[in-house]
Amino acid sequence: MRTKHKKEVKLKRLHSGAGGDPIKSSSSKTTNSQQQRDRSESPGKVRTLKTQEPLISTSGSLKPEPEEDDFTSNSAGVKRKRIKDELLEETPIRKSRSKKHSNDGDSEGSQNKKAKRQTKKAVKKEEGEHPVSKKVKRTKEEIEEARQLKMKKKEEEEQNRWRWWEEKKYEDGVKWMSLEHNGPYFPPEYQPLPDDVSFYYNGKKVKLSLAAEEVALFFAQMLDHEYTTKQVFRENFFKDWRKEMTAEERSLIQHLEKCDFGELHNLHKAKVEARKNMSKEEKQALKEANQKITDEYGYCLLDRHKERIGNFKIEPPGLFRGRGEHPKQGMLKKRVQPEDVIINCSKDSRIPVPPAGHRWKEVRHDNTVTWLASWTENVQGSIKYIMLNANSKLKGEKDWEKYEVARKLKSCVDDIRDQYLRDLKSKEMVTRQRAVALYFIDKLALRAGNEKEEGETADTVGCCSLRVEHITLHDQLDGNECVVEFDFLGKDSIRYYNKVPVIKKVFKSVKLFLENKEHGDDLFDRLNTSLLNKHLSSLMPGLTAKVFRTYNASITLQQQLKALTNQSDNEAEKLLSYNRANRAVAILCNHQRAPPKTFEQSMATLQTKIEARKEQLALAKTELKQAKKEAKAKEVFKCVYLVERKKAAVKRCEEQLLKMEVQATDREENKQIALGTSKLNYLDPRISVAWCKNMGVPIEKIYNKTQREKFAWAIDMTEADFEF
DNA sequence: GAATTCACTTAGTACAGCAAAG
DNA sequence: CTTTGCTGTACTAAGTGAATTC
Repeated sequence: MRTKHKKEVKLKRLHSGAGGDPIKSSSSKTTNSQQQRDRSESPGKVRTLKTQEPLISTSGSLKPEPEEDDFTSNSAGVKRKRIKDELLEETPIRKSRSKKHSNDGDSEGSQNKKAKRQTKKAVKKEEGEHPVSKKVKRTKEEIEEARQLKMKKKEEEEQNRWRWWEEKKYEDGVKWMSLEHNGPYFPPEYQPLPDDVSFYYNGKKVKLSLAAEEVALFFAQMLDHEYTTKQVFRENFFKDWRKEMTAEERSLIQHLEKCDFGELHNLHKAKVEARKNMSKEEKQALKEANQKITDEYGYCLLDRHKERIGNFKIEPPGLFRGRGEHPKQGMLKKRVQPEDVIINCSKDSRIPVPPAGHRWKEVRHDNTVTWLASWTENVQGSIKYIMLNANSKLKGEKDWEKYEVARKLKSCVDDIRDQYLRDLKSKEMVTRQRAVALYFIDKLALRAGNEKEEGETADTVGCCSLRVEHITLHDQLDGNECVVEFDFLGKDSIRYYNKVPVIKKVFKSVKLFLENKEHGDDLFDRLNTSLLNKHLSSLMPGLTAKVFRTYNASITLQQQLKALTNQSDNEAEKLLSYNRANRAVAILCNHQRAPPKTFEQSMATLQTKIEARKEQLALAKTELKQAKKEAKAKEVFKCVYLVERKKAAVKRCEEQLLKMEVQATDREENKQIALGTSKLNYLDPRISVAWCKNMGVPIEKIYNKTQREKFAWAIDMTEADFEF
C-alpha cells in the first residue's frame, strides 16, 4: 500500500505534467536540449550486455607503427620513453646535475652548458645508430633543457610523494591529526559597468544600482545561450533579479521582455574577445598571478604533509544552471561572504585569516571530517565543501577502500545472486520487489535511485524510483522473449534507453508490480533505497547498491582485457583493446557525452584522407606490378631494387590506411560515449596497472599525469599477477 | 519510521592550452 | 604564422548513503 505522502506526490506529478513522458515531448518541435539529451541508439535495436563486445574486425591485423616516429625527436611518445630510460639508468648523475641546475635558475651559465653537454653525450649513446637531422640538432639544447627541467620536477615529486598507503590507518572515523590551511579564495568583487555602457528599459536608458546591475550582467552574459530562451529560466531569473533591485527599479522594471541587455552583452563579448587577443606578455602575467593564488590558497598541511586542495575557490555568484528540465534554473546564486563560511582546521594550527573587514561564520576543529571549509548555497540549500585533491591521502585511501569492498563482493556475489533469484518466488511483496530491483541493479548497473523532493530538482530516477511510465514489457521482441524496455532520465538527465531480455520470473514479477497502477506510480511501491541497502549490508558488511556498479564495472574491465588482448599484439593493438574494454564498461554504466561539436566534420575529413590513401595504395600497387614485370624481363639489379622499394611503399600505404581506418572506427564508436568517468571512478586501477605490466605497455599510455597521481597508490603497489 | 541533514562520490560540460595541420 | 582539433583541467551539479532529528 502506498503511503499517503507518496500518493500526494504522484498526483501532483500527474497534474503538473512534469512526470509525463519526458522523452517524446508533447510539442511537435524538438528543442536543441532535447536532441542533446536524446543520445540513445535508434529504436528497435536491442542493447544487451552481449552487444558490448567490441565489433571491429580489423583489430587482429594491425601492424606495428611505422618507424619514422623514432627519428623525429619531438615526438611525444619518444620523448617520454627517453625520460623514463634515463631515470632508470642514470639517477645518480642526474641528481647532482639537477641540483646545480636549480642553483643556476634559467640562466645560460657555463656550468650549465657543461652539464648539458654531458647529458647530450649520454643521450647520443642511448640513441645508438639513430641519425639525427641538422634541423633537430639546433633545437636540441632547448629540448634538452626542457627535458632536464621536467625530469627534475618529476624526481622531486617522486621524492616528496607521501606514500601513505604504507602507513597504518587511523581507527574509528578519525581523518587527520593536524590540519592547517589558508582558507578559501574569494572571487574578485564586482566591477561596475563603464559609463558608456547602459541598460535600457522600454527603450529608455536606466542606470541600475550596483546589485541589480551585477545580476543583469549575469543574464546578459548568457544571452547567446539557449537557456535564456527557456520560460522557466527567464521567470526564475526575473523574480530573483527583482529581489536585488531598489524599490524604484522594481516599480519601473516589470517585464523582462522590455529589457534591453544589448550593450551589456556586447561589452561581455568584447571582453571575451580581448582576452583571446591578449599578448604573450599579458597572458604570462595572468598566468603568474594565478599561480600566486594557487601557491597561497591551493595547498594545505595535513599531518605534516603538503597536500593539494581540489577546489580552493569559493564559487562565484551567477545564475544557476541546472541540468535537464530543472525547476530552479535561472535562479540567482548569491555571492558567498566570509560570514557564510565555516572553517575547519586543527586547534593548534594557524587559523586562516578572513578577508579584511570580515569574519568567519565559525571556526571548528572536527577531525572526523575531511573538509577544510564549507558554506550553504542559497539555491538548493545544500552544503558546499572545500576538500582535498584526488591525489591526496584522504581521497586515495577512500578510493582504495571502495575497490576492496567491491572485491569482497566478488567473493560472495554468487551467493547473493542465488539469494535474490530465490527471493523472486517470495510470497512477500517487499522481498519480491527487492529481488527484482537487485536483479536490475546487478545486471544493468543501474543506480540505487533515492527519492527526490518534487519541484526541487529535475525529474530523474534510478532503480528504486522507477515509475510505470519508464518501462514497457514485451512478451516478444526482435526474436527475444520477455523483454523489458527501459526509457528514463537518470542522473544529470541523461537518458537511459535499453531493451533487455530478462528471465521469466523477473518478467512475471514486473507484470505483477504493474497491475492496477497508472502513469506516475512507482514500480517498486514497497521498496526504497534505505530498505534495499539495509538488506544488502546484512548480506555483506559495507555492501550497498552502488558497490554493484563498481564491482560490475571492474570485473567487466578485467574480463574484457583478458578476452581482447594478446601478448603478441603490438602496442597500438593493445591500446585499442584497452579502450574497447574501457568502452564496454562505459556502455554498461551509460556514461554518455554530447557528441563533439566538430564531430561530423572531423569524421568527414578523416574519411577523405582515407579515400586519398586508398587511391595512393592502388597507385602504388600498379606501380609495383609494373616494376615486377620489368624486373622479370630484364633481371637488372636496379629493377630488383625498384621492386623492393615499391613493395615497401605498398606495405607502408596499407599500414597507414589500416591505422586510419582503425582510428575512424574507434572515434565513431566513441562518439557519444565518455570513457573518463568509468576510468576515474569505477575501474580498479590495479587491474589496469597489472595489465600494463603484463603487456609491457608503459603506464603513461593509459593514464595521463593527473590520473597517475590519483592512482599513485595502485601504480606503486600492484604486481603483474594482481587479480581483482 | 519519515524527513532532514550532512558528508562525500560521481557526473558532464565549458574552455584553456597546446600540438598538429595547413 | 594561423587555424584546427584534441586533451586536460576547472567547475559545479547531481547523485549515494549514513546519521540525526522530529
